[in-house]
Amino acid sequence: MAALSDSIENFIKQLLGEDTRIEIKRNELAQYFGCANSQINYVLATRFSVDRGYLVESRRGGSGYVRLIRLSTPSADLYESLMERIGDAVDEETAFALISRLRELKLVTAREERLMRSCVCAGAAALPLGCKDALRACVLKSAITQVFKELQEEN
Amino acid sequence: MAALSDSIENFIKQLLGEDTRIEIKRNELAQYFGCANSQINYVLATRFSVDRGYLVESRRGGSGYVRLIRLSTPSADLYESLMERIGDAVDEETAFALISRLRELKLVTAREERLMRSCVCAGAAALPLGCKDALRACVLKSAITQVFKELQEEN
DNA sequence: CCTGTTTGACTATTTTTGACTATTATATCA
DNA sequence: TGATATAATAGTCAAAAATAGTCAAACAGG
Repeated sequence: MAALSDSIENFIKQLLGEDTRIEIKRNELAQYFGCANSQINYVLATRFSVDRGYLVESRRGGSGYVRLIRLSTPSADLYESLMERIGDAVDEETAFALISRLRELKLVTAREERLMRSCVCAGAAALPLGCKDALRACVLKSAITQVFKELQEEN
Repeated sequence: MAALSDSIENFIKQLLGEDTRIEIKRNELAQYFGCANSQINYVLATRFSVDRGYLVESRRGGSGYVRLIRLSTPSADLYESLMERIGDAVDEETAFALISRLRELKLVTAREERLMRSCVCAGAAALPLGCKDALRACVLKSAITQVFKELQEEN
């Protein structure tokens, strides 16, 4: 056992501690563990995926970083269920309903709700019928993901 | 762990404060940050572009300077100019710059800014290369339109 | 022999630097 | 005074450095 991946996973969780977010340097971490850099990507992909309750952001280039955000369990569950509901395609009515739900839960302001609506239907309008729902799904998922990221930041 | 560029950007914004213009000496600033002079040009180009709502003027030679002016356009014109700038297609970098400008003008909150960003790049991600920019344009226009609608309603 | 791990070569992105160029005010000289 | 040199600025552009991502092949434990 004691797969390298497990050590790295634990190490990262140690770093996280009680915090809901941290930033790491992929290369430093790889060097620390004396492994390939891409090993870190593997760990992120397999142990810190969305369905495990984590979000990962990164930036390349000088002073680049990898940022990990842990969703608290209640949000993680809600987030999961929203993502599942949306899937690969979602019609406008459903999309709006889901957005309303976020509003009811006070996860977004009224203004943000309207902003989300306008984004979600705009993209679709531009497309041929077949893709509309797929596109809406992408935009909506992204918006919701953003909302959840914010949620963690507040604490 | 902010990149040098980020520090310089912040430093300049601090200097600006509530004012709409300041003058700096490129070389002094570079020296202050212990970096190449051209680093300053990089920051100006990437963080203080017209799309982000800034004008940069300068003069070389003895007693030369770099002058930064923060634009604060009246809303009516602004809406038009944004729509025109976006046109039928817009790349991600420009889209982000424009959104950032809305933020500078305090037309959107930081949270709304991030929400808009996420919507604008999400839709595009799903599409074949050719359409990305066109789609981004639709979503961005819609979001901006929404922001301006809100603005009107407020009065 | 599978399946999940690990590695490495290659790619992509962003920042930082440096050498060289351009412009302008001021000092100097004829 | 007018012309010219000098010093003090700023600009450009491409290379180098500093990150991170991808993907497929090799590997290892059950």
